[in-house]
Amino acid sequence: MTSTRRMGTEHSKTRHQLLDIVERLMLEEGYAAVGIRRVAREAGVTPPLVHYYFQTLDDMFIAALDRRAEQLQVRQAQILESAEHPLRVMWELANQPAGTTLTNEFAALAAHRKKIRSHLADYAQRYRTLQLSVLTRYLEQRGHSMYGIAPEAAIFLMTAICQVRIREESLGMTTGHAEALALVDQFIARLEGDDPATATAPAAGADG
Amino acid sequence: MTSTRRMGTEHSKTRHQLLDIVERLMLEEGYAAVGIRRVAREAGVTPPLVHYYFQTLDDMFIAALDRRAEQLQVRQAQILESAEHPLRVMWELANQPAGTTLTNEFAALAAHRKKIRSHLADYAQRYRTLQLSVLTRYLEQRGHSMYGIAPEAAIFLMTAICQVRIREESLGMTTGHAEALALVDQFIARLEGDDPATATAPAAGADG
DNA sequence: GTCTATACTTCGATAGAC
DNA sequence: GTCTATCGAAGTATAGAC
Repeated sequence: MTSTRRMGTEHSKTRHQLLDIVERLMLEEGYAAVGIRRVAREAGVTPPLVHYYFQTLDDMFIAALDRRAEQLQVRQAQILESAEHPLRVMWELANQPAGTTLTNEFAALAAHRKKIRSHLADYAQRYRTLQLSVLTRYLEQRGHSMYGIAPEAAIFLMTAICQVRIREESLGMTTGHAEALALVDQFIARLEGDDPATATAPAAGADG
Repeated sequence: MTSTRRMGTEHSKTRHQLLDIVERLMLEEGYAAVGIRRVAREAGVTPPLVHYYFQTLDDMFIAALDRRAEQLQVRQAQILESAEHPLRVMWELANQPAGTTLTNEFAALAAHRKKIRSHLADYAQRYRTLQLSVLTRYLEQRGHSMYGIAPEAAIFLMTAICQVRIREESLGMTTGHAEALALVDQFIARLEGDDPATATAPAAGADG
């Protein structure tokens, strides 16, 4: 089944433009609105040209996911590994609506496409492992524990709270949000010090 | 714009069968796999018959959401209002994979369709309000507080934890799950007593 | 790197007969 | 309550010329 079909390079400007459109459509109209023809139309090119870069529709989704994951990975690793207050920084990285919404859309897509699922799971797991190692090292260095809360649990909780909060907000629901966020804020302050500002990460649109 | 078009009754057997198929397809293949023609094929009827029950595709989704929400509402209200240990019962109701996955699929759909969004938000808000009133009354009766955690926060946290846990599990991720679940279990036990079994709700496939 | 042309499939929706 | 027939549009994907 070795196809002789040609394919565009990873660094093509057109390719990046197409992937930008994929991201935009996913955010604005959901993954179901993304198609070869639709992306071609938005880019002002013909459908076969899109196929020149991505053999199938799923390949296009995977390319979009991979590009995004690589961007985030570099940024997040830099930020986390140099952070003075890692818990605070993780919390701020997770609290970014735009990125979380896109991740959420990829998750909805991944739920029903095996290949996309394994890519997404891979990236998510890698990020969580990074978080865990940064936090564990931090705790060991300070001789801190987290009042009986395992580092794994803390990381999962922060992630879960942010994701659901952002999703509910887009539905117009806010009951319990302020109280839950305050709870986490207090916990972090108690552990890492009072001043959120000192730990603030550069406002890069990053999250897991 | 008054259409003279006829429409099937709410109690039709065929109608229910069609909605069952909608739910099944959403679970197995995602909302994008649901269509008039696809549902008709699976039911062994013709597309126009589906239109006889649901004028548009969105109407079909809304009908599926409404039917489900009404079923759950009755069940959940009964269970919660008669619960001896409401926190434990809410936790168990939220921890049901099948229902949560379907809810998640509706949420993904709702994110991009205004009318569906408002229906979903309505039901979710109503359930959260019910939870809050049950929990508040319980705490007042016992003169309990929750160690500085607001009832709103507790309810939101339980919901968020379950939803993300179930979603991540379907991706094959489990880091931090056991630790976070244990944390909640311990908290509930400390507040309501040690024995999960006594508060167990009937195993009805229910959740928010 | 980009295009024309084309083959094929699936879709939502309607009018109107039985 | 269910069907046939049909319109019009969108989708994925390929071969091959420029």
